[in-house]
Amino acid sequence: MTLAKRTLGRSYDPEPIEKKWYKRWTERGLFRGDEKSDKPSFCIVIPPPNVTGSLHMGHALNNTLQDISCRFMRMSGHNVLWLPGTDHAGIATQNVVEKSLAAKGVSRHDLGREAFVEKIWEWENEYGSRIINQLKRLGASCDWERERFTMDEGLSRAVRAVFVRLYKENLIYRGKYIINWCPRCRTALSDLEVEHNEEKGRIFFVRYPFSDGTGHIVVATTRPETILGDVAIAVHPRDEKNRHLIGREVIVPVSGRIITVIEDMMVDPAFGTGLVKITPAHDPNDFLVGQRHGLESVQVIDEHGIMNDIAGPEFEGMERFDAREKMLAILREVDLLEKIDEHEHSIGHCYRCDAIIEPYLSEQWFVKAAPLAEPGIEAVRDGRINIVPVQWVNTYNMWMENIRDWCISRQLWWGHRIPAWTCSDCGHLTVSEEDPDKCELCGSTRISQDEDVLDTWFSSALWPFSTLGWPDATRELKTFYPTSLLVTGFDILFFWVARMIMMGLKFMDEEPFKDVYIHALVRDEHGRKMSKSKGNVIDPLEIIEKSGADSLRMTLAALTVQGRDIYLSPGRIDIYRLFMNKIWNASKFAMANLDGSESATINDPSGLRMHDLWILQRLDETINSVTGNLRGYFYGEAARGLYSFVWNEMCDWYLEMAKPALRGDEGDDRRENTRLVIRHLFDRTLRLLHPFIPFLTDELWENFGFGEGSVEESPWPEPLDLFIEGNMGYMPVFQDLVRNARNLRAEARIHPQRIVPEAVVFLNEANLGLKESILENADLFRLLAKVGKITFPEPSSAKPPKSLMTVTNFGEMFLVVGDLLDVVSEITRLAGELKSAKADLEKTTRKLADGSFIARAPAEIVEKEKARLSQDLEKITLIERNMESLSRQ
RNA sequence: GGGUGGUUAGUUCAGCGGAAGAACGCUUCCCUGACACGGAAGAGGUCGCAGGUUCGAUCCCUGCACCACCCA
Repeated sequence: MTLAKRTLGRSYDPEPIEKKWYKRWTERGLFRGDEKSDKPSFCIVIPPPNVTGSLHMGHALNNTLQDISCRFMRMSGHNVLWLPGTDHAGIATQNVVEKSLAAKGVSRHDLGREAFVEKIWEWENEYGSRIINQLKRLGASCDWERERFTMDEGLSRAVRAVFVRLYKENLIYRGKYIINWCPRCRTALSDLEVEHNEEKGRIFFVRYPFSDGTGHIVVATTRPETILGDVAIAVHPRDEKNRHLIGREVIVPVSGRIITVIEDMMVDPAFGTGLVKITPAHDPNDFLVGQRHGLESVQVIDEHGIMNDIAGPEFEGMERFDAREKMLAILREVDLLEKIDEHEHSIGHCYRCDAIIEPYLSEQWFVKAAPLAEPGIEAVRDGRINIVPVQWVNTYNMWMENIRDWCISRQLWWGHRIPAWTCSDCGHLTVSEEDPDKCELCGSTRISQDEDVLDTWFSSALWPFSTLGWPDATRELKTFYPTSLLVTGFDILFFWVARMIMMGLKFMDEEPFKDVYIHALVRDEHGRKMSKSKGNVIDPLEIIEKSGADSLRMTLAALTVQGRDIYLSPGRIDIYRLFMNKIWNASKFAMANLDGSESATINDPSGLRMHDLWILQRLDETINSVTGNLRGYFYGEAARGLYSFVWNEMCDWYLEMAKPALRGDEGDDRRENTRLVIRHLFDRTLRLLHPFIPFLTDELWENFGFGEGSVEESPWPEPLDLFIEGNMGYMPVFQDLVRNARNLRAEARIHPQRIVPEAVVFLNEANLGLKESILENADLFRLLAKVGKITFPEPSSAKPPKSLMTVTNFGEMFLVVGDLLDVVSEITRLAGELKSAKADLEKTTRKLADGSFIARAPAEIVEKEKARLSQDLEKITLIERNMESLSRQ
């Protein structure tokens, strides 16, 4: 093997490296899922981003975690398929294209349906790949050859097959119901697509005169414009105050309609006056009341949110909120407005355009959800589907158990058109996978297809199997379904996850995925949702430009804690950018000291010193913990563990201690052995880091000459396990001694370069056995503590004069500093130590004086306290003795 | 109204039945031949409030307050 020494730049520069490696990965076909492989398969389907979208922090987190799992599983010997794609985002995409047309003064109606859909496809072809390219920038290891789009021919076929079967099984039905209507998007929405905000508003108390002229009742409403559609007044049957009104007739203000007071359990007697106006066409609760009582639905607001002719000539053509003011003005005029109160209530908004939702009575298609939900609840209950973290199970169950029918029709042009044809002769509805040319009942050719399209989520719900080729029985389905893992944010637990579970169980008879990992939302540093309007968005692409994709990935992984949101700020990303630089420089150092001939394994530990054994053991432990954490989806723990291992152990201690050997100070043998350890250490560490920071690790891997191609093609590391228990106890002692020596130096303001002539250590009784080991490593102690020599006099020997002194856990340490000693400040410092030692002693004494503590605490704890007591006492004695001798100097 | 999560160092967060941890920021010193995007040392916390369980609570239980989100 040739010398792998290449010149690495002074600091890590991500950009060229990332470009180079992504290209290489795809050229080598590393991301290809093999449907014919006999390795165990591991499959993730990506949560398909909207084609209109661009990469935001939520995507960055979501895909970083998926990528970590995929790369980890590849290295662990799995046949991995990470299946990417996008969804067609009906409303959003249609809105975007309509907007660009509007800029040219063209509406979709000018173009007509066919031409408009054609325009969207053009748009999609041009911009639809944007987010896909952004995912590549992040390093996502998706199998791009299998990229899917919900509007693909195959997926569209799946949609039709599902629709038709659900219809035939009466799990899809059509009917006239009140639904959530967005007057701006002019389409129905499902319950989930409405966002409720608490808003300050007004509540109006309106007088409804009795028809017999004997007075009036007062009804509270937040929507006076709907008075025009009132068909009844309701009271609670047990409302003592108002029940006597049941059966009486009142006159609806302005409209003059005469309506009856009815009783209904829905009414909250404590709200308003306990009297509720019933407007079945414009309120979902009222709609139910109307159904129960067989009331007429009087619709006064149209699909644009404009008052219609039934509202009367004074209102017709008026926008709904203008109509409200007009209504108030009239009520005042005729003295029927009793009062106006401030009122906080929740208002539904369209999740796409934020317009205020109008409950709207119209004919729509629905999925009967309860029968589908039942098996979904079961699958999670019996563990076929495992939701992580488990606390989300509650939320999932709550929603599934109270699930309501799903309105799936959308009054859009972009999407899967509902495969239902109405016969204009016999009125029969033909629902069919293939476009029919005649009515299946009467054979008439005068049939027309339903104008509506399906909710985008309807096609997303099929994603885990439609993308693998369903309804065909493909090799891919056989190999990869059920998929292994789904990674997503909790914000689409209902929208998507629950529905995939329902559809997967229904159509595949098997759960769509085994594990669901629900990750956090990425918020800004103050915990607010990132949004353009707040101006607190951190753009992942800008971060990638500035700090590199690896830095971003490492940050997101390290900040991930199960069940808690991520608060992100640019400063936090810097931490991990610096970490990349640290790895870069440590590797540069290692490379300069390897000659490329080192074998990749360590078989014989006999030439290793204690720090070699220590770091190898710590590496083993890190391998075990990272592996365990990744298996359990503890991404944050895994990332943070690697961070501290690399920085605080490998770099801060091990590399420093390896320097003399690498320089040749310890002889050729030691140089070779140390190179072996370094080789092993970097080899394994780069593998462990690879899933988190694939670009940097591959660049370094190549420069080290560790292997051809990518780290990803090498196996996931296994612990060496060649060390004996007991080896490791020594290193913490060594570190403690070094830290104590450094602390003494710093406190006494001794220049870091200055060598202190001698360190004198009196080990305490319990630790006398350490003497030999410390002496064996005296060279390293001298190097790190910057002392000339270290000695261990007999316990009875005199304490060295002109010394700084401290008491460690292992004994008494003196640094002989000679004339540098400032007696006064040393005494002051010792007095401080003494004070805190005495405080400790008091605490321990008090504890041991407590009879119930002795009696009830476990013996080992009591023993620990006793040991602490004697240590405290010894420390105090030693410090006092030293202070006394100092004062005599 | 129901539910979930949170409240720990100046900040952002880990942790957790036996004397509080990290990073950033701060203070002091050091450009030592991988890295000043660095190294060494240090200051800084009655672990939201009030009860309870326990020999012992930041950790478990109850209540409260505040913040965030979800569902009505």
